[in-house]
Amino acid sequence: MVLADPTRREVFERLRAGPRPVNAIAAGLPVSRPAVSQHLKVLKGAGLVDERSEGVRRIYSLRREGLVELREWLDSFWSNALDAFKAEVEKSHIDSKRKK
Amino acid sequence: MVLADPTRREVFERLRAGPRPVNAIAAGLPVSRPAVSQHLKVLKGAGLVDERSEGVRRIYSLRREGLVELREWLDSFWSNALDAFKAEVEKSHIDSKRKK
DNA sequence: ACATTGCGTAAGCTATGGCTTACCGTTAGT
DNA sequence: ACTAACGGTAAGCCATAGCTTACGCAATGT
Repeated sequence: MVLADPTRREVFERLRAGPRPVNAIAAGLPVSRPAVSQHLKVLKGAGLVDERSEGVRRIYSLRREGLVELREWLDSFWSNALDAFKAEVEKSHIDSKRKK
Repeated sequence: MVLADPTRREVFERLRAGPRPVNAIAAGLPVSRPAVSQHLKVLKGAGLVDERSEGVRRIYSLRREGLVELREWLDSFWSNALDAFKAEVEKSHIDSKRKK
């Protein structure tokens, strides 16, 4: 999972405030600037982030399709889990009725 | 993140089909039975799973509150990300208007 | 009593992931 | 041209995560 690492999540979330150059993203983080670059590379590889050049800086921003895919993944994952649990609940409900 | 590891997710998802002893969960998985025990321990530590004894076997099942918490975490995480992106879209929308 | 089945746990291996430092190319300012 | 800012990438370090094997203990069957 791309968003498993807390630092990477933080990087990701910092982009929510809008497109930003690497410097700005790294500012205040407890890790070095290269570390941030590496996280950005991973995020980009996962399609969650876009990158464009603006003079000497690279501006990173959230990527719409990436978010959509992530959303779908989360949704399907969750609805699966939920369905199963509902079925589970109903079953134990029936069981408890049966016991009476 | 507890659900970062694929094997652990698989273990978790196998419980969607209902409560199961460790043996049944581990059956067919590409890892050893102790490995599964270890994953279950983590899941239990995260409150996602319950465990009860039934004779010599330990029956694991999904834990309602754990699922709720997970759901809330996912929701807040996502709505944050989404809000930010919406703001982003509106902003660039305004920008594009301005350019005309 | 004894063997067997189910499972948790300890110990140890290994791969990997995230970090740092060091370096390089590129853009921009003077 | 010189220098400085920005940031990507390589190399190497280290902690951790996940795995396996080995073992032990409780419950069950014979």
